[in-house]
Amino acid sequence: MPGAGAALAVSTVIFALRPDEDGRATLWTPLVRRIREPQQDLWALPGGWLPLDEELVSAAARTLGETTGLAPTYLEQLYTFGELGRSPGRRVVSVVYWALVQSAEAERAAVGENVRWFAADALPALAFDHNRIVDYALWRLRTKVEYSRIAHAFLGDTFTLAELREVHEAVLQRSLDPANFRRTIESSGNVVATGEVLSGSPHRPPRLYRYDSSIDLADRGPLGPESVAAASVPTRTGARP
Amino acid sequence: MPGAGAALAVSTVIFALRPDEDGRATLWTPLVRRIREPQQDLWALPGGWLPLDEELVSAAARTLGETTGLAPTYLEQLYTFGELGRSPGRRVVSVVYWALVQSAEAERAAVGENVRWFAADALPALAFDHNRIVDYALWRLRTKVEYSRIAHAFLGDTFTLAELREVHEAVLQRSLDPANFRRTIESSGNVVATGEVLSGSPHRPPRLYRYDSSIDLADRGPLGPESVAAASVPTRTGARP
DNA sequence: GCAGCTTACAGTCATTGTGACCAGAACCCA
DNA sequence: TGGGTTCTGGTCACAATGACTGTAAGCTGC
Repeated sequence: MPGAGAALAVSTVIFALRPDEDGRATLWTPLVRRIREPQQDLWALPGGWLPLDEELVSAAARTLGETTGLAPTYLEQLYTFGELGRSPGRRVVSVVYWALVQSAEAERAAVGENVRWFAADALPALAFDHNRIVDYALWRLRTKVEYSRIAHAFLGDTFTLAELREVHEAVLQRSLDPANFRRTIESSGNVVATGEVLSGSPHRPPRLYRYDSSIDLADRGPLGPESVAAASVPTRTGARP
Repeated sequence: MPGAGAALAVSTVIFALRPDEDGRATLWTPLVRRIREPQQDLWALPGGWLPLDEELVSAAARTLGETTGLAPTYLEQLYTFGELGRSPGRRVVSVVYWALVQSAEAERAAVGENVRWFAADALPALAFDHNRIVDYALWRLRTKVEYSRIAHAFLGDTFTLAELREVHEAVLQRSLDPANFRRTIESSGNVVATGEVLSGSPHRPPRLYRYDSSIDLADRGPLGPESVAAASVPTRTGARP
């Protein structure tokens, strides 16, 4: 039987793509201002205590929704932080998740006095060890985008290869050759052409693609896909067959 | 402030290489018999409740040492399991680590009525959700051995390339071409020849190698290397310059 | 002490994946 | 109608890798 246990919290690092001051898509993360001690007024990850009767993922999805109003398209456990000194006063163990939301969804998000978006690689000093946590989540995102299909989680139902490339470029912070990018994505089999094209651009209209939904976004092996349902995705209509 | 919290446990999946009935090296894991309810008499992962004043890794290292007598060369957090129904009666959240131990160390391990080694891919029905946990750890080991240097954690200070290849073959469950394996390992720069060879074999004596200890076994990104000191490694002496 | 066996190690060849680059296609706009 | 830009398909060179061949170096049996 356990003694007086450590307090169990669930937090989530949220990423979305938003244009920076130069108009280029970059990674942003929403943070919430702490409204009570300890660390009052510092910015922190959305989260909360784990209720006895709630699943870990559900608690992550719920708390991030309650504070930011966002519904993520991807949600995965990141790491559990439990160092002795990470919270002043009492022992807190935080199971941290990370989430990706679509840009359209990010625009709808509640922002205000106590919720604000920050550029993910230029954060202020956050509460507790949250800077370290965001850095780790960022590292995981950047390594994982190269060997999995999570980039799709930033996009809507259909998308152009230029949009998908823009996601990769924003995450990896380097430009990719359009022709080579097209070749690798098409040969990966993760993506299927819808047959439609996106008109309205001032140039040659690009084809619209859809990702093959029979494959999960990220292979978790024997654990299988995470069970919280993805947010509903608005449909974009193409122009011409 | 948290309500009556879930109980926090720490468990560890341990892997070592041991010969199977055909004499070939395969993956084994030590399990402990539960001596109290719930799930009394079922085999389970070594672990215990998290003390308020102990780090997560330390608790993992301590509990696995107390029950099995082993000192791992590699110890990393695997995943945190917290499903509502995973333990009958009360809500238990388990932070699970996985560990690799050397074969020599594994031989020294305490075995008895309540501790026994099992072939990792042919386990009996374990307590709680521990079968699923071992499966996931196995999957992580098998994917990680291909892009990191963790295979070295199964071996001693010096080793031949045939021994290192045997580790890879046992983990991946397929045979590897000796010449190609040599080429990739040598060009990776992870390993340096000691200049000594291992005599005593009935054939041409192989060179002994040592891994470049300036590189960590596995890249954890911003988190840096896990801080529990690796067990001391017995020295093997070569024969001829 | 030598033939023969087994493993260690070195090297070749073909295939594949990928970065760099080129060129035509398709649209909008002036 | 022509210029500009992006989309898209293609080539070329190089690196990584699997399959395979051949030689080196020890031991053992006769």
